[in-house]
Amino acid sequence: MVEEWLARFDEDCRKRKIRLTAQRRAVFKALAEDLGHPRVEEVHQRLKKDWPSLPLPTVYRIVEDLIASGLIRRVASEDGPLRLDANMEAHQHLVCRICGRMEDWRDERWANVRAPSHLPNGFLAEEYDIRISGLCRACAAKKN
Amino acid sequence: MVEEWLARFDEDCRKRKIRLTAQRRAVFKALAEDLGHPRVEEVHQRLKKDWPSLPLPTVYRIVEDLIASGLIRRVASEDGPLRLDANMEAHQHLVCRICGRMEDWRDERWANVRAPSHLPNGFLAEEYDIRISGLCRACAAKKN
DNA sequence: TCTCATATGATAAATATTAACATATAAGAC
DNA sequence: GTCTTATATGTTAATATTTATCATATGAGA
Repeated sequence: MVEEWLARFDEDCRKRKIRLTAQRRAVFKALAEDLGHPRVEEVHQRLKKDWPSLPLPTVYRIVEDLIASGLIRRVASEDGPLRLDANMEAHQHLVCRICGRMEDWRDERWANVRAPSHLPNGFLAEEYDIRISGLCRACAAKKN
Repeated sequence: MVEEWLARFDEDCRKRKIRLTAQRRAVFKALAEDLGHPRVEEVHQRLKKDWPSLPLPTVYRIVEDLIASGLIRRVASEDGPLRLDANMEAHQHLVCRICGRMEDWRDERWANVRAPSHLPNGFLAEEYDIRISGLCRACAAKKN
């Protein structure tokens, strides 16, 4: 699946006139391989192995570029640093309130939920981000 | 309404053996008065007026204490610094993708949405945070 | 291969958050 | 009301996160 995503990445870059550099491809690949919504720092660590010289500020800049181009996105989180997601399809998130683990989940009933057409103050709805917080199996087990 | 919330704050502090200091009360009051999900820095600015000497690190510490005690909460956001909310009742959020403005909204149909009992990997759902992103009226007007 | 607009690497700076510790204060005991 | 003590604050420094600057390097079209 990562291969497929990378192929689409290359194609999107060409189509949108985004210069396709080895660094950008590496950052995207790291995100496609880790769908656990990593922080920039974690992406940088993962890249260290194959690319020891890639500096953190460059990763930040690339991340901003890819977000601006709509190739990856930020994920809303309650704690600290920015979290990233290469999965651009509509999906929901499960967030463990103990360990912070965050996993994707897609359920058709929720994917098709839509807000009423009348929102307060003329707000125009575009996207629906549904976050279900609770306990992952591991943390629930520890608690009992 | 702020008065009512402050009264409940005092009571909660007494009940939970949380030492009721003037600083903590001031921070809570600032949050109760500004339900726009301010950042710590904004809370600090708002307090400057009545309490010019209150240092930012103290505001951070108090915020952490109140979160730990369940008297206020963090709000998930995609961008930058931590955002806070003194509204502990179930509600949804409308987030403008241009100006970042974030407002509360409560709709019974959504408030009562519940996930299916079977979530992946034995995840145990507790809370449902629904974020609707789009355009606020002002930004939608500017765009057209 | 050449050219040039744009991306990177290196460095510094700005912003956000947490830690450490001496002093001050809330809350219960007397 | 005063005393006592555990805990919170203020001060300061440190760390973590993110952004800016600018000389050099490189992708992509000519």
